[in-house]
Amino acid sequence: MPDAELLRLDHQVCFSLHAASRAFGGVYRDALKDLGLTYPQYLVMLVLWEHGPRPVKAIGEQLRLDSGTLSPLLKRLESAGLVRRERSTQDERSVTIHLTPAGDELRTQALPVPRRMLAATGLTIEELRTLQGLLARVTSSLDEA
Amino acid sequence: MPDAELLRLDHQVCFSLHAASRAFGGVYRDALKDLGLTYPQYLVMLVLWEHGPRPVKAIGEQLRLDSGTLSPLLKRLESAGLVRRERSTQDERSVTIHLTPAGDELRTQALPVPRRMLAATGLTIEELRTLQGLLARVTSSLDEA
DNA sequence: CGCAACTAAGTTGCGCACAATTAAATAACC
DNA sequence: GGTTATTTAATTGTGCGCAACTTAGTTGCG
Repeated sequence: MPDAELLRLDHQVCFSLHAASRAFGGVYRDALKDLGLTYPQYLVMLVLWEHGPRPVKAIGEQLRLDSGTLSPLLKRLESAGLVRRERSTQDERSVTIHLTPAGDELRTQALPVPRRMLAATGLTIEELRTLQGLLARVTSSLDEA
Repeated sequence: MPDAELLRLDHQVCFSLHAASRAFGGVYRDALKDLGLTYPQYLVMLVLWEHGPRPVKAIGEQLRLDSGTLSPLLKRLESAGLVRRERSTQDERSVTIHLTPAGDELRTQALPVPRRMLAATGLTIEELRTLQGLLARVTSSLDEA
């Protein structure tokens, strides 16, 4: 395939991913408005709801976010009263993030969000899983490059 | 499927898309470093290389970007000497973006980028097209919601 | 004509993503 | 034990994405 044609295809593919990511973001924005959360903040809360208290480093590894993104984000969650920072006594470099009662309680309000998102995508659960698998595969390939 | 399980799936899916989008961005960042372009700037240049001079509005519609994003981005491309703004004489509200000779010439340097990206994804061209189709379908569903 | 409604682009403000740097604590090593 | 290297967060600076608003030009309607 000639370079020029590949350039056009690249246009299509990278744009599609970009657009899909932002379209998801937009619908999440609506769905999360009532909870007072942004999409990345929701991702952090999902981690905490599922796994309980975790150091910043662990959250960062799970979400592929560095401290440059997480530090201010967590500060906002803290001032919203949803999480609490606690510096570890064993290793004082480490800061563990805990849910406050309010943060824990927000999980109840978040429960209907995924169903709403699922409906918005227009895909079945199986298709969603397929998409997820494909994306995970691409991501791991890209990480090696 | 119970809400709690859906919440976990949501975690997986929305995270996958988020992660894939950022993984793509990271590899593009490397591939475009030599061209001095960011990923969104590259998208704008792709549009101009393919279609020629276009008003800001048309670029925005094609890339789903509003003037809040495009105005400063185009200003940076202009100060990099790659594009030129020209206010329309028929409708003085409209500004048409033209490639400068330098901007046009950059296309030559950009030609090998897609092949490099394709290799980095680890997908075949057919798989890429499939992924693109799936994403486009999701995006259009999300747009209606 | 004159005025209201609309449209295109730009501006401002906030949050995220990421590179680069800094500060403090811990680990490793001679 | 003391020096060096590594690790964990935080900070700074740049750019994107988007909502809300502003400015200037155009259109439509009485």
